[in-house]
Amino acid sequence: MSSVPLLPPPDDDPLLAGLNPQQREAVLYRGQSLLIVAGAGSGKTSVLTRRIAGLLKWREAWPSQILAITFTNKAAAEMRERVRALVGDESDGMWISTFHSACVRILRRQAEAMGMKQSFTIYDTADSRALMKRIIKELDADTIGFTVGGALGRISRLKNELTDVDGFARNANMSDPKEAVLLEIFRQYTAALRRANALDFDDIIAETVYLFRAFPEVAALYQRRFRHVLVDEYQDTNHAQYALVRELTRAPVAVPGQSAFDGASLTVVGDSDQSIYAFRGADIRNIVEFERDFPNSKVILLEQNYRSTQNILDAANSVIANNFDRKAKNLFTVVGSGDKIIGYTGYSGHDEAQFVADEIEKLRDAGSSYNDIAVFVRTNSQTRPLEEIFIRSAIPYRIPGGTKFYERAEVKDAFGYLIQVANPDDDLALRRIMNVPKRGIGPATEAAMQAMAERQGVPLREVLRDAASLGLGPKVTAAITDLGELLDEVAATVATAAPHDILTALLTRSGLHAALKNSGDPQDEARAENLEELVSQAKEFRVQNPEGTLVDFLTNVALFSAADEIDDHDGSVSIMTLHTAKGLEYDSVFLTGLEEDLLPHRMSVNETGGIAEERRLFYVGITRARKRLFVSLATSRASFGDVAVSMPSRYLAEIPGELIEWRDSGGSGFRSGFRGVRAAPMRESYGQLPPAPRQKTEWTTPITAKVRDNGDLTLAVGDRIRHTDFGEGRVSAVTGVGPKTVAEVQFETAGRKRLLVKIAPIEKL
DNA sequence: CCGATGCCGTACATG
DNA sequence: ACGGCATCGG
Repeated sequence: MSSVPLLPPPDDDPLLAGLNPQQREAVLYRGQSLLIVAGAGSGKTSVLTRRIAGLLKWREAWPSQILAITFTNKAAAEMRERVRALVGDESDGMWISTFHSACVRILRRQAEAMGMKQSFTIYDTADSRALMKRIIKELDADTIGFTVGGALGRISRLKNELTDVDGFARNANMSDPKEAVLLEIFRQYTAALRRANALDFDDIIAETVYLFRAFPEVAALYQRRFRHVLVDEYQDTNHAQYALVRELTRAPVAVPGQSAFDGASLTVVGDSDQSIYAFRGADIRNIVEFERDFPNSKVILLEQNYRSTQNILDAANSVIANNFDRKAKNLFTVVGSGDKIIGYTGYSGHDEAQFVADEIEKLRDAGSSYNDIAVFVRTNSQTRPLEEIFIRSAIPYRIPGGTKFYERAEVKDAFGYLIQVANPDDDLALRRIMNVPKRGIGPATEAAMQAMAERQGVPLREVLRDAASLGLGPKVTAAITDLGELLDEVAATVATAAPHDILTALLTRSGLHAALKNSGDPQDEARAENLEELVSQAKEFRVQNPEGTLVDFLTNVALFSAADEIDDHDGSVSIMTLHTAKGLEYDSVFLTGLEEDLLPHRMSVNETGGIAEERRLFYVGITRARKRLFVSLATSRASFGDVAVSMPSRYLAEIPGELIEWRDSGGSGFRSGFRGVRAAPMRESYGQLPPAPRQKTEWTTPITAKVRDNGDLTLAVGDRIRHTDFGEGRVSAVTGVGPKTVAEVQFETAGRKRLLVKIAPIEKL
């Protein structure tokens, strides 16, 4: 493939329409390696899609020669659609996916070469933890200070650095007993995964690199195939991902009699100011040293911002300027200064949440859609007060990544069955379901089975087929045999049956669904519904992927991420962590919990580079906003059951004061510190003080934790009510039906509020 | 083997 | 505050 376009695109080619000179160059540049430094909101997705579309449209590449790596599955799907919109069916056959999805695809194809079966299981964090727990217990490693999380963290870092067990054995300091034990833990963990025909998340990348290095002819298949490799969010790649990119873009080994291939062209897009994944091994040097790593590379800087107002950009610029070891970059826009940033200091997380809810309602009244509003938090625990207030205020919301649907016990149980059908070597999955639903196989029985499996060197599943040899009672023997038969019979259908049919068969025949359905416990009823929901999801998967096998379904679920859950059109406000927010944008953004110990997080302040990394997180949050930015904090916050005083985040003081309009005490957020608790006047709309004077403790958590139920309370326009926080008011409108009935109430002191009648802490007067 | 009780760690971010 | 899980009694 020539490095010059075969047919130079005409200047008026619609693919180039509306691009600024730098963007245009980023679309058209042809060479071995290109770094696009894309500031926040600089139109990089547009550039990336047009670059790919150009390669196709101008006949420089076939779709199958393109590999584009995005940060999320959702971003991949969107990029695919956008390229398709530009060039149509010509785009079929491209690989656009995340690192993990691309690697799993390669590994399943090449499973034999790497000594695994095609049906390998992908362990999620909980699976890895369960396995590690057994190993640490077995080795008594907890007595010398090993924890499950600690050991997994060490191993994860080793894998991200492409250090395998042998490599670690060579380099570890064996005179240190802890290192020696860690080696043994690493060895056993690796062996257990192998035996189970399973990989953890880190293995997915590392094993692909090992595969390519061990089998140059396998690597060459992909090196010849992919002529253009593009990587988005390059600042958040770790060493293993970097090595993978190097392998993919290396010139393939020459094959006698065949023409030689150059290495593929590489385009990376990123912004070191948005690097926020150091904790999982992301190495900012990958992007900072790109020019050194890839000689003769071209660097194009995109600084014009098409997303935010100048006020928002000014705030972002002045915050990030405090990170000293960065290349100067200044975002600018031509849209004008826009609204000021709104600041609010609340008394508690609930007070802060009430501010957010009230502002959201104002935005809504002014014509905003809930979809265009997002609330960002640093930690997942911050979502709780927001949820409580949103429910009470009848604000529809979603928490991408917060549902944890796939982490529910009953859902994991269902997956235990599915995995055992797909991958009988996976002992962990079998142990999970051995006695679920209860079938009389207790720990003692399980230990006997485990011992037999180990004696014979077979997977636990084999023992199910020969239960009689265990010499146990007739009842338990029959239970074991039945389970084995169930799994074997369903497994026999796996080649032809759709995932949802396999799932239904397992749920029905195991009695798992019926056990929950018939238990009489309302919580079990909800669990049964979750299983039904899972069946629906499996059906939906089959609709989206008519050829999708059970293994495909399991892969899909394993690699499903928080950001993939975001639905831009479902009419709800999104509450998410700052990490999940990366790459997204909203008209209105609420940055909450801007407090010391939260942002920067207390765990980060002692880490090298921690303060700078947290500042980037703040920067990412600010730059998500298009038109309106709200920053808020609370002077006290509940954690672990009690309440702690909190101080404003140091980063707030890095925003020029004139850009922020504080809605509370009138001072800056920085000065309003915890002195402000007493100094601030109790504003009618946000202060939680009800009409009568109250004790100090009562303004911290005015919300009843348990959900109220007003039953069939009905309200009509004109009714007078009393609310525990807002006082007395008059109903001005009623909308919605049944449990979703919403009353709009004009309170005497607290202003107008929308309340979900069923659960609001109100009484009719 | 199963359910009840009480204690302990949890919660920094994620594929 | 809450759930997971270890320990105990039935």
